[in-house]
Amino acid sequence: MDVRKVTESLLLSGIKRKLAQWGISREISFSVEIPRQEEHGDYSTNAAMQLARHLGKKAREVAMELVEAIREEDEKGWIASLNVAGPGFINIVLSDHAWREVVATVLRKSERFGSSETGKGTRVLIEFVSANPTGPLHVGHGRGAAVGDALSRLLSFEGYEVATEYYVNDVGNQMDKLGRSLHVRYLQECGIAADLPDDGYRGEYLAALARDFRREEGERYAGVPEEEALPVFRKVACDRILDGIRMDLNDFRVGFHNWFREESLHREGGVSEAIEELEKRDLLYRSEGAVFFKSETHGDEKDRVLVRADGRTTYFAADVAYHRRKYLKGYDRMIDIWGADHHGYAPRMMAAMRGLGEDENRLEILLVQFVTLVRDGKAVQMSTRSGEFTTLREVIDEVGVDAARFFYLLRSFHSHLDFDLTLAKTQSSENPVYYIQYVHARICSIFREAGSRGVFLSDNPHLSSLSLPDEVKLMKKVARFPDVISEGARQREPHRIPFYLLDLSREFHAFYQNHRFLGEAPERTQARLALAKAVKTVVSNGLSLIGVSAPESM
RNA sequence: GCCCCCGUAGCUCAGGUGGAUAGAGCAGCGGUUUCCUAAACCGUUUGCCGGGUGUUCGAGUCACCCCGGGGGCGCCA
Repeated sequence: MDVRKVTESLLLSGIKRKLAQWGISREISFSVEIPRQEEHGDYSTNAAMQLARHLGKKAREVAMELVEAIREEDEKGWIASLNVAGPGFINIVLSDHAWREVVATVLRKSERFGSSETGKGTRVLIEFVSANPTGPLHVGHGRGAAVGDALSRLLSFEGYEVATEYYVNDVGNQMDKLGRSLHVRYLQECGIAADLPDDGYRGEYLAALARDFRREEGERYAGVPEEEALPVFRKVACDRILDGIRMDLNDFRVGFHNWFREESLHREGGVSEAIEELEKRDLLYRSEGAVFFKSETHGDEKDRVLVRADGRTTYFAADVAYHRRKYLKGYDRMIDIWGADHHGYAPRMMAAMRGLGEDENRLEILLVQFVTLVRDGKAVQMSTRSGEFTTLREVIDEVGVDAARFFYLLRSFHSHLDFDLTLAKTQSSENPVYYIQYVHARICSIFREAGSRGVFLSDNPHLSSLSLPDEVKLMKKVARFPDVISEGARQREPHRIPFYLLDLSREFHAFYQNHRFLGEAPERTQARLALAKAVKTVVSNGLSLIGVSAPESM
């Protein structure tokens, strides 16, 4: 039972009947929304205003007539009052028992409450993080991980068949540089003078990796010529760094169905197939020894190289092949989550997909904006030159996984994020994540206390005593959860969840302050416990969608 | 120069497919505990929604222009 849907269908059937009377066959679009002002009712529709222009009547008159028709549809007394306001809005107030049914629904659906199954039958592939295995994940990757993982959970919850994938760029220039850098570090460990190339990876993590490698393998690679040793160092560096990334993500509660290796794409001929396919469609040409893709004709600002003059393919060529493969796998939707610095890349990818004859609208590229760490009100400086970024690992160690995930999702990913380490670390109510978790812990505590008093919530509690304004307010807040979920999923905006949870938590804490759950008359106690259970369920469901734990005590 | 994101209270940010009198947290000030967890609650101050033009019954929301901040414009990834 979804309050909004029931209300909408009631309005719709009333309006349809009226339209039939007026002999209007065309569809009209109207909105049903929750007004900002409480006095404007629980829901409000602009249907009369939308209709007025077609009828040549005054909106308020149309509204009056619609109200009559809707009243006649409402046989069960779902609606408490309907009235016309302002320029022609129809304001709807639902009766209390409508809200009580929400509580009953939450108890019945439990961990499934909130899902509208809007994604049923849709297969979606979400690719995120996909950081190059040249160093540990930093705070920016953390945001992509938090957003991608939450979106995956959200879409799964909404009934989508979700697969998640991490694309590993384990081929190319940067892998050579990485191998060379590790080799130099290794030689240094062996006491042999060697200098990192100017464009080498300078991070401490590689020196540490070299130490490990020397401990395990001794100095048997010290005398091997560089070109011979390189493949070994390249592989060791890549594999170990990737293991580290996997562990970081695992500890961050982020897992992938598939780790897709770029290398496999080359090995299995995917890259040359993609190039041939474009060739067949006459979308390639040669210039100065290189092979160009005519992306400009497909909306890109200029043509792009697929094969360099020296015969090696570009990263772009592999990425085209990779995305072509996604289409071949038959996903209905493909979502890429990229850092904002890659935005210029989106048009050429779209161009390539269109060039291959695919529907580029099935590919969505979400650009996640940058993260600035803030400590004690000041930005934490990060040095690109030394290769020393603040890592995701450091952030997790400092503030914990729950706070880290929560803070990453506390902003729309379209916006730049100031990540306040000081606040995230604070173990008090000032910290929004604990504020929400405390609701869960508090309710668990109520049930523990109830149990010790021999009071238990019955399977089918009477809810009719839930009628105080504060009770109704809380029920209304609970009722919004399915809306937040379906809109969040539709718009790909997981940040709506933490915002909603904060809202619900405020409502609950205020209620807790002013009312008691235990020690009331038996029927009232049962009803209050049912309400508490409903809030607990929604908090728990919401937190699980963003990968944050719901503690039983704090 | 071109492209993407952002510009809303002192600070950090929310503001469903355009709706009626624009919100929260933090910061500031002042209160609340014989109680199911005070990791809580209540009160109080705050706005040219960057600026302009347009679209319309109605614009923080849509279109265009300008200003400001961040990012991107490689045969790097």
